[in-house]
Amino acid sequence: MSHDDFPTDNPAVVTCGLPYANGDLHIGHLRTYISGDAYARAMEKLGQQTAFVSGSDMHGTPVAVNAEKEGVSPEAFAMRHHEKYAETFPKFNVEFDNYGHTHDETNTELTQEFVRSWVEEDHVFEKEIQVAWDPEADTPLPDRFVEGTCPYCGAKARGDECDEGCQRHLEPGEIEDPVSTITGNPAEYRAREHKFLRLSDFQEYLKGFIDRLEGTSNARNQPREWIEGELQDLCITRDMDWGIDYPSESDEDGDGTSEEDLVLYVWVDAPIEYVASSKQYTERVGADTFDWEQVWKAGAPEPGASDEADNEAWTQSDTGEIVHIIGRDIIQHHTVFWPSMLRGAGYNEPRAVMASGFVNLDGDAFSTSRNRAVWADDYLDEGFDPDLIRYYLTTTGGFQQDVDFSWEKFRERVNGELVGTLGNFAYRSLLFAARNYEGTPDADTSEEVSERIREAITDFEDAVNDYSLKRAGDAAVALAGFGNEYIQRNEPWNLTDDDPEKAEQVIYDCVQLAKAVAVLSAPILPGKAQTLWTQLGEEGSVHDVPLSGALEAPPADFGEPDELFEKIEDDRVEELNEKLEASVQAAADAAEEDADESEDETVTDESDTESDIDIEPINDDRISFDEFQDLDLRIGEIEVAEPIEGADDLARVEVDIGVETRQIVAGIKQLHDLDSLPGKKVVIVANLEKAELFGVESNGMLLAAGEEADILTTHGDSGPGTKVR
RNA sequence: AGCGGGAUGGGAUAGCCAGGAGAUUCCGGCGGGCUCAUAACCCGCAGACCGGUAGUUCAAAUCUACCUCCCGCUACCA
Repeated sequence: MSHDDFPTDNPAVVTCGLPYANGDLHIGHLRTYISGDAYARAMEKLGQQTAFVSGSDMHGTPVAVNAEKEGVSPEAFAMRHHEKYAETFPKFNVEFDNYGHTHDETNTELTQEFVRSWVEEDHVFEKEIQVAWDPEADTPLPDRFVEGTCPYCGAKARGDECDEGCQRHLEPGEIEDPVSTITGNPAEYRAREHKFLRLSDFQEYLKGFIDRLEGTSNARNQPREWIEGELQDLCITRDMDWGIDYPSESDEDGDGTSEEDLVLYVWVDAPIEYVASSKQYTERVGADTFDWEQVWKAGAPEPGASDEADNEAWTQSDTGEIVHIIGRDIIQHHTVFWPSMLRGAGYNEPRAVMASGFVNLDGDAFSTSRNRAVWADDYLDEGFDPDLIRYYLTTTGGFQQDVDFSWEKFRERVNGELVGTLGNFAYRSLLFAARNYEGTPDADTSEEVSERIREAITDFEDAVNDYSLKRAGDAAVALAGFGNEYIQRNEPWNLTDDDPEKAEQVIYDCVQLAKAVAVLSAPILPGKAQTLWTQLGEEGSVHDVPLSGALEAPPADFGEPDELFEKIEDDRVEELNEKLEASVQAAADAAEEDADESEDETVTDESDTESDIDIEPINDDRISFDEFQDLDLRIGEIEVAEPIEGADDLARVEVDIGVETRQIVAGIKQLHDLDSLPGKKVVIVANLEKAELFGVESNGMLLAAGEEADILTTHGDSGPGTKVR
């Protein structure tokens, strides 16, 4: 890659985060795809050779789980969603140069090549970990095949993620009280050999990488804490059938068991689809047109090369420009895991990561479970043009900011900017020109207008180089705004009789401006820009025209145009809001029924388990009396107990232990009424090494039992400081 | 608690990195003009002491320090 302004002489790849083949798309999802498409088109407008690629993410446990629920094969399940996505994107004018999926041959081969490279370079090691297992079905339970209690916040959680509680990513083996989602039975843990990618090998490299990275500031800053701290190694295999097989090494290590049964973790093969999809594009159009290897491989340091953080080597290589466009929920995957994966296999590194904010609905987060969402299909069914939502999502606020969507705001933007400013200017100009001159009058562009168009072009180029789609879109609309002002100021309708030459001049300028608006708005409004282009009597596609086309003479002949955009009426908004409310209500009613049912289930569950509560087996390893003596247990009295802000469970307590008052951090915040604790006697481990949790020093441990953190106390009159033995 | 991002007229936004006249743009409010155009467009007015306090400077929304409040992200059962 280079760090020169776009366009560079290198080919570029723009990618979108892979949609997961497991559900429908709503307009929140669409934000990154629309932005990716608009950005790729904008790069091409600058003259940058660009391939825009992505693909569906087919693997992983959610697909396997949901396929099983439906009684279909994971492949059929994922493929159905893949086809739906591939069909939906073009309806929003999102046109990938290649849209593949992770289960195809190209990605499978490439992924296994990556893994072999890591193994060759000794970045992979084996470790035995505890894996949840369904004893009845005799099958391992990776990720979402198991549900249980989050070890961090105590909420109900899935095996790979605490989805309802603290949102934390869970590594295999971490979840507590695991239950199989297949049979509903309690799961047990079994020891299994798994493969890990040693991320710590790339720590120094990543420090250099993150400083070179362009794009949005959140993508650069958020992973700093990981990269500059201690990197945990990434478990790259799972016990399941659905996925890409871990490449067998002809079983040299002779343990015979594991590798055959292991597939790669979905986050291994998913980003590699970026490469695979680029490769498929090359295979289709030929390396002369687009060379995926030049983008992804050429010029990158060899794997194992020692120039870890050598900026020179990276920034001066003439390879390709890789730009990833993602949601901000997967920043770490693209700024920690992914560059490590690339580096480990000797590939080029991304030049930029653009991490978008989320889309909210009337101020609150989208909720698919509550059906509080505007679905892609709903939007289309309402008959709205895709360019409207493209405009809204790309030009409302900065890319990394969250965007709030409401039908009311949507109406305001569409009516004010697209209908009032852009559409109206184009329409009035072309209509006037067609009626009076049957096209473009005989004149030349005035210096004022061509200067203004050049300014818009510069704004557009700067915007692309600053990774700002909003400013790129604004450049086009602002130019139309100028056009409105220009035509109003010159009043050509008053000139046709008195000063026909001047009138021709003004209208020529307006047609030129309309043409420039078509060129500049094409990335954001691909369909409407093309319509305008055709209205201008232009041949071919506006998307093949470079920015300089904005200054070229418009065709001499064209007829009366149609209106580009339609106003959205107030009562339409009311109607849409009512529909949205109704669907939320319907989902809420359905959920209530579900909740009633599941409540019943919960009750029976509890009565079932009451008799045989899960009790951890007694540890067989006996310790000596001396070892026990090492523990300094004391009675203490709680003086202060207050929550630690930002922590779900932690509380800061001060405990009087006779000789002194200790500050201890304890995970009891949600389980106790903290106000009632002062005065209570407790048992603490007084000689535990100090630790810092959430920045608060913890000097000892407060003993408590079980999930409910039942605090140990005394029943006699032993005072603070009394030793427990 | 740490780290990151914010706090700018009624609402929403830009400017801040590379300090410079009475601070941008859009929506909304008020008034006017015009009529080629989708009753739209154009012009004008009102409205912000640029979160607070101190400092650097001839000059600060912009730099520095401290503080307040919001949002996000973290090695959360010691």
